[in-house]
Amino acid sequence: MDGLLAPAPIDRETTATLRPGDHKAELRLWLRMLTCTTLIENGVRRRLRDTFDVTLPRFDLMAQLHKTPTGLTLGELSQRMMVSNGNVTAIVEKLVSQGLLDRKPSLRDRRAQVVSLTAAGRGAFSQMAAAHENWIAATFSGLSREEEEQLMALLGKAKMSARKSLGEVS
Amino acid sequence: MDGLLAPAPIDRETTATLRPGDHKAELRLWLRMLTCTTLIENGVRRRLRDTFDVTLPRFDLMAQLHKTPTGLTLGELSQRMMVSNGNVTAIVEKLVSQGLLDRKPSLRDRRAQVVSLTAAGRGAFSQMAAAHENWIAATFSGLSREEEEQLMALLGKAKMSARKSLGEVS
DNA sequence: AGAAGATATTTTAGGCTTAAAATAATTTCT
DNA sequence: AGAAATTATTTTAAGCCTAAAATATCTTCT
Repeated sequence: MDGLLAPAPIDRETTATLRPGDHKAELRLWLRMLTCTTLIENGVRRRLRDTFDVTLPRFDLMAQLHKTPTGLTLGELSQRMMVSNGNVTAIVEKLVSQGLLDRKPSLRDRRAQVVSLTAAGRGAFSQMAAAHENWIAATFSGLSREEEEQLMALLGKAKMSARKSLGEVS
Repeated sequence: MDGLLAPAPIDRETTATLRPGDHKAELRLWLRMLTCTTLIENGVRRRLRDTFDVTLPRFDLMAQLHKTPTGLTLGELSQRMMVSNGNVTAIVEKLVSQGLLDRKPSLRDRRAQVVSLTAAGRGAFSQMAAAHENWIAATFSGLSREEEEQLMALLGKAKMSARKSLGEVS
């Protein structure tokens, strides 16, 4: 009886998109997430530099190749690293010149190049990855296993929510 | 009786720092946090550019000044933005030349300069901040109020943990 | 086959970022 | 006061990053 006359239910998404207003809580959440990430990222960056004289982007790129030993094209790399194509070109160039990466034309597509770690690259990455893993473990040592799992799940939700919200725009 | 002979209890922190080993869970957590942040950050960057033709660093700097209307020195700005001093110099330079910022020597310290928003800067920032707040609200619309609070709390813990872990090194 | 559209990469111009060195002013110590 | 150490900022060199345009190749459609 009152179901017919009541205003349509408004979910959080509709509220957020259509009702500009007070969203300070979300703003604070975003700023905290950004601060937290930047803090950790700057720490990793500094330690990679001090310990291995390598930059974070180069380490990240090598990590992607380590996850896929059969190699990746530049386009796949730029997608997985969430950076532009031209950016990847330059970083690969640098790592190839250092003998850490192997770059060869794709067999199936003459436009594409496949990049993979050289033996030297695998060796260097192994060292860095082990140290990196321990730094990260120390970074999160203030959280219990259960809290880590909760954080993981909530970030997963946030990621999906953000993807949905962005997809509707781009 | 067995308290005396049992090995000393080892907490998570000690484990992480002293017992290099398997910390894949923490690594996955960090990668997810980084992905999530980068995803949102790239979205904000693109929309600031498309809608207001402004970069994220400039928006961030103006946001800091908006929070402190009495003005900030370049050093305070660099600390709050977690970027280097030289970086702030260049961004301030740009915003001053656009008439959005006012820069004047500090009265108490002739080495320092105090920066604040001009009337034009305040006007421009208000517009951007309102849109930004709504984008962020939409970004997190997939989370309930309770989930947002949990995420906020867990990120707070992670931040403290990371700060502690980093402080011990630097 | 040939044209039109899509895709992979590179190039270019501009901006952000850092670390380290240099400069100028302040504070501290004697 | 004067020297030494510290602090605020700028400069410099190198690297990361993007968007947009250019090039080369592939795919699709007729």
